[in-house]
Amino acid sequence: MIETRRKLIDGTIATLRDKGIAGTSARAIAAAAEVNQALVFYHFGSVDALIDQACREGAAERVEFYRSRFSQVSSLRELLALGQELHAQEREAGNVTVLAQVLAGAQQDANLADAARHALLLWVAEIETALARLLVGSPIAELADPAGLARAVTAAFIGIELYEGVDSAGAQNALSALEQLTLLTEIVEDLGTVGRRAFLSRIRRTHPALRPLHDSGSSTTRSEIESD
Amino acid sequence: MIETRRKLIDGTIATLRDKGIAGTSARAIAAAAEVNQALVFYHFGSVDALIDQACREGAAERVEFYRSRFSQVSSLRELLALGQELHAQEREAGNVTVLAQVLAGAQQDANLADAARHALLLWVAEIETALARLLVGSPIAELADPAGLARAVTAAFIGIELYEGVDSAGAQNALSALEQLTLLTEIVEDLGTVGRRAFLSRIRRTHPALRPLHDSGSSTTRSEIESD
DNA sequence: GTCTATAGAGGGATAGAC
DNA sequence: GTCTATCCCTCTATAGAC
Repeated sequence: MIETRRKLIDGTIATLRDKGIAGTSARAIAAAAEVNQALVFYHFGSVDALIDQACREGAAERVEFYRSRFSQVSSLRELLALGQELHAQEREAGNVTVLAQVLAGAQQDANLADAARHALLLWVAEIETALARLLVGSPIAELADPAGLARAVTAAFIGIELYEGVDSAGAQNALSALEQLTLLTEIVEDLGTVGRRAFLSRIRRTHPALRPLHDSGSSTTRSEIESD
Repeated sequence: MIETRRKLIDGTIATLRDKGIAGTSARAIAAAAEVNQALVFYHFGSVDALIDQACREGAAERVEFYRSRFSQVSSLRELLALGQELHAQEREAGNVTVLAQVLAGAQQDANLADAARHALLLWVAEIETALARLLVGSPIAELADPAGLARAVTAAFIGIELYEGVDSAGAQNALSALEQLTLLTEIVEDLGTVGRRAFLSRIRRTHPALRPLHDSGSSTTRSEIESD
């Protein structure tokens, strides 16, 4: 029954959130899902395969949920605000925590690593698309690589999520600092014609190796993600 | 014997690195340390207590090792370069991975959370001290809070470390992006008198709420760390 | 301090009844 | 598809010999 499958996926997410990767056993999942423990193996074959699937489906669902929000963002500040809202909401639901736990388990498990990379790429692709759009025409575009920036932002959010679990005040400080960095980029963008020209010439003079970055080939395409 | 204690701490770090938090059992640790499994409980009482101790001592040792390097850094670019070197070296030794694994386990365990927070604060304090020194006199000091920035950087490094385990090329992109952000701050610092004045007035005009931040009380003191 | 042996709980996975 | 029962393994922790 498709209903049982759904319960097991949801139960896995709840278990990863509440007990961590080390406490996510077939018995614990079955208890959270309120189904028989043997059904884990009937439907998914193994606990690892279930965790893998829960990670993928959980991320896909949440990214889908936020997709239109990402597409409506019209400034870096708004993007950060969306990130903070997402951080707060998903923390309660536990979806980012789940990703962090799977990522921790994935360091020693090639199958989980596939799932974690795939789930992360879903988030990266949204952020990268938004960044690429927002940076068009900005002097920062001379310097910033949307692909790398999107990955750094995603990794930083995972790190802050983990940090929040042990020091929530410190994590708030970290988020404020990211906000300040966003202000820095806004100020650069608002420099006006004279300042902007000085900024650009400064880049060219001090960092001649930097060229417009649209040829790196590292941008994240949809086909790259949908390979399962 | 003090030698056995040492072996167990080292064995715990090696096990966390190679098998993750989910695979770090008394038996696995004892095998890595090449001592009898019962000695885990004789010397530390429980597996959790040993992980706790290994996390604290491992971080303290590595921070101590890098302390003079941090104190010699004289620019944000050098600080980032030190961070990249540290990332590469500690990845092999596994000390950052260990921190990430303990952090994952700490989400559901208050004792481990204490240890993880303590270990993270050791790194945060070094980075914060360096940042506070480097930002003196910089126009960025009007905007940047060294305490929050140090926490963001530390969390980002943990996140990138986990990301590297599932997508090393992507993690390199993320590190490059951080490098680009550093260049952005350098350029702002190099704006010259006219540009700098424009920058400062821009901050005051667009963000009047921002005052010099040295009164926030959130800076990390040594006494705050040495409370065990 | 270190060892062996073991108790007792919980884990993954399967067989077979329904 | 779902359930019970079970096998066999690994786990934490301790008792007791040395």
